[in-house]
Amino acid sequence: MHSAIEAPPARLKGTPSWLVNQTATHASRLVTEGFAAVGARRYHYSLLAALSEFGPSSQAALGRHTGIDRSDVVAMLNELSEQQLVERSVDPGNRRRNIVTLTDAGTARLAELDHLLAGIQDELLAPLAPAEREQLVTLLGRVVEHHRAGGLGSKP
Amino acid sequence: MHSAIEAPPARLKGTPSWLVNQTATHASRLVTEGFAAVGARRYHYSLLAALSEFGPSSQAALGRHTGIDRSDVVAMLNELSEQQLVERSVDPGNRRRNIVTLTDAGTARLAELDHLLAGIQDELLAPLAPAEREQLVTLLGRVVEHHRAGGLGSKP
DNA sequence: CTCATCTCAGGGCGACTGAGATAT
DNA sequence: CATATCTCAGTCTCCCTGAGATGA
Repeated sequence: MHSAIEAPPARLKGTPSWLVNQTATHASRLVTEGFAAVGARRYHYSLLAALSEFGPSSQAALGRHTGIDRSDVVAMLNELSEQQLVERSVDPGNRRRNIVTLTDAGTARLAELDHLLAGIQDELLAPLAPAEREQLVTLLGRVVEHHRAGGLGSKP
Repeated sequence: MHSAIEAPPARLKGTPSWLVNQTATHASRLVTEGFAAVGARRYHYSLLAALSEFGPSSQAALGRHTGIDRSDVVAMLNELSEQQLVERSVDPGNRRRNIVTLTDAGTARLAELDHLLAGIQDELLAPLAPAEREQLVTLLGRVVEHHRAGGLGSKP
């Protein structure tokens, strides 16, 4: 077991980067453990979600949509296709590419993980009222969006 | 360079644990890079802050206050004492313990890192107004506090 | 003997880099 | 030629476990 923090210094408690890091560490633990209990990983959900929303995609596109590194996309798709949740096939129109497709089992798995994940968010945000949860999502969403847009490739 | 995310799936954009994770990843990158530029690490700041606020402490106490693992505390204090920022001495009243003390150079270093870190928070929270930043800190603080208090050792 | 503390060795995972193979 | 994609090998940091040594 991991022992809880005891009275963190005020400097840390007031520092956004520290707070967000602590929260993310805790959230990761909850998600990782919850997913591990059904044989899944955090990345699996991201990839299944992207495939569900954008349809069959190349691996590079999946990486861009989810923020998962090209290298890790390969490894995660290996796992997902072993579990028959996705299928890889060469793009006939561009033979460099693999077209990754969600199987029916993959769609079912995504629904299962959606449900599991909802419960985990509830546990994570237990101390916050519904309106506060929305506020938090909105604020974080704006921060993420800001850095996403700012870091996007502008030609010189 | 690390490529930015392109149009994340709606499922992820609405999931608190994903948002908080993305934000933390970005924050960590900013802090790690900013600190590396002056030869420091994230953990260094946490330890210096704890020493400044609680005074000379044992290594175990430092671990409890900062949430840093005992193993990593050892390694980080090795680095800090090499840089003369802290001093280790055996507690004469309890010779299992090392008493770790902040040096004058350590205090100066902490002030330097405080200043550096303030600029980084500003960059991280750039899209948020001052009142919104406070809101975010408050909400995250409550989440962190909730899980900290809940995970605290209760005797069976 | 039990418990706390310090230390070292190392595992696991997430984030990332470099390089090669292949195709456009 | 340059560029894009897929893959493998490997690095680094953080988080954590196990075990040994010392001492209360």
